[in-house]
Amino acid sequence: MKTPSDADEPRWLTDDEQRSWQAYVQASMLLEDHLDRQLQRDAGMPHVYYGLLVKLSWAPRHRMRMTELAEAAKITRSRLSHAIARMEKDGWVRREDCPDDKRGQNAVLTDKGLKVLQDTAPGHVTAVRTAIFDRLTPEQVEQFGAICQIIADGLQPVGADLPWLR
Amino acid sequence: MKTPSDADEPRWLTDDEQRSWQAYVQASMLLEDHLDRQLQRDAGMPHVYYGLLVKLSWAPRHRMRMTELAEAAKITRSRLSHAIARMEKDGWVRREDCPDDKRGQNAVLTDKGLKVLQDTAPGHVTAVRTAIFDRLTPEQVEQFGAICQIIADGLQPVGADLPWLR
DNA sequence: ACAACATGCTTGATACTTCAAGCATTTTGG
DNA sequence: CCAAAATGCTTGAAGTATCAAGCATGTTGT
Repeated sequence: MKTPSDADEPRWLTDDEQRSWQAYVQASMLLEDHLDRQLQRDAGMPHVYYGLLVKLSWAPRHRMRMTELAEAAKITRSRLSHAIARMEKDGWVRREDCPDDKRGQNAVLTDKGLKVLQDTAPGHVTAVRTAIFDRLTPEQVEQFGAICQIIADGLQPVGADLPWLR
Repeated sequence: MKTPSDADEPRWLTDDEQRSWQAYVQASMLLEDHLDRQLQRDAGMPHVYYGLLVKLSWAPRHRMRMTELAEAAKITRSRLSHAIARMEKDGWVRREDCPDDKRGQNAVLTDKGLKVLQDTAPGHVTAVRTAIFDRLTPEQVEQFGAICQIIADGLQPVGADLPWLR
């Protein structure tokens, strides 16, 4: 028992913490909803899928190992499999056997996928900017990034690399 | 045209903004996943459902109009309908006709629902605290709340009250 | 070499969300 | 008073997420 009465009563949130937490929950709820709706309307895909295409477009030959991509996007392998399957149907992405590891698969961004991304990016950036960055001071942008980084770091896998998420 | 080339090229994110945005996306992804998993394991419900029970427990007679509740939780009425239907099966919540408006329904927190909430709250608070507030300075908690509030406010319905979300 | 375990990814069932209707009841405006 | 529009909530279908299993290939240790 590290501190007295640790298992019995938790340390509840202070009023400040409670307010911040509620504000966060509301903001993240509204934001995801907003972006999902915008992207669904303009690109026919949810926000997470858009993020996957972005990661692929950043990768060396527009391709990434499935696990790598899942890790980068902070989603489970299973979720990624389904997502890629869906986008493969649309022709935005293609699977490719990995040369060095017969178990491995690469997700490859197709020309069509790249085009969709290019056509969609402006609207998406504008949505993000309008919802967030046009409303914050440069200091707040900085603070926001630092805080989110701390939270993200705290939730990353503790050990060296995988098991990772599950 | 308020600024030159406004419709053609959007103002892309600066490097700072890009970093903050990526950090946010990762943090919110990991956080939702973390809390959903914790609550699903310990309480058999996703985070959003937990939030609904909390709102109900805060309400005057442990009851709220459906639309009110949806608005408070920042979800659509449709989503709420399904959620309440699910929790009604579990006996955590009960529907009740609204006396003054025959179209209206009240969602009412049952004793069983309250108990589930009480049993689950400590673990949830601990998870939130561990993931966020134990890692931030008081100043950062303050900043975090202010920033999230700004974002949330910017995404609220513009007009007086509803149409709200759709 | 081989058994045991680890890794990489997928699958199918179930749960949840979204979207577009839809029904019933107010409210509005002539 | 009535028709038209608005409000309150629900429904079913389709899309996406989660979970537990599963198959195939790689790696480890003896």
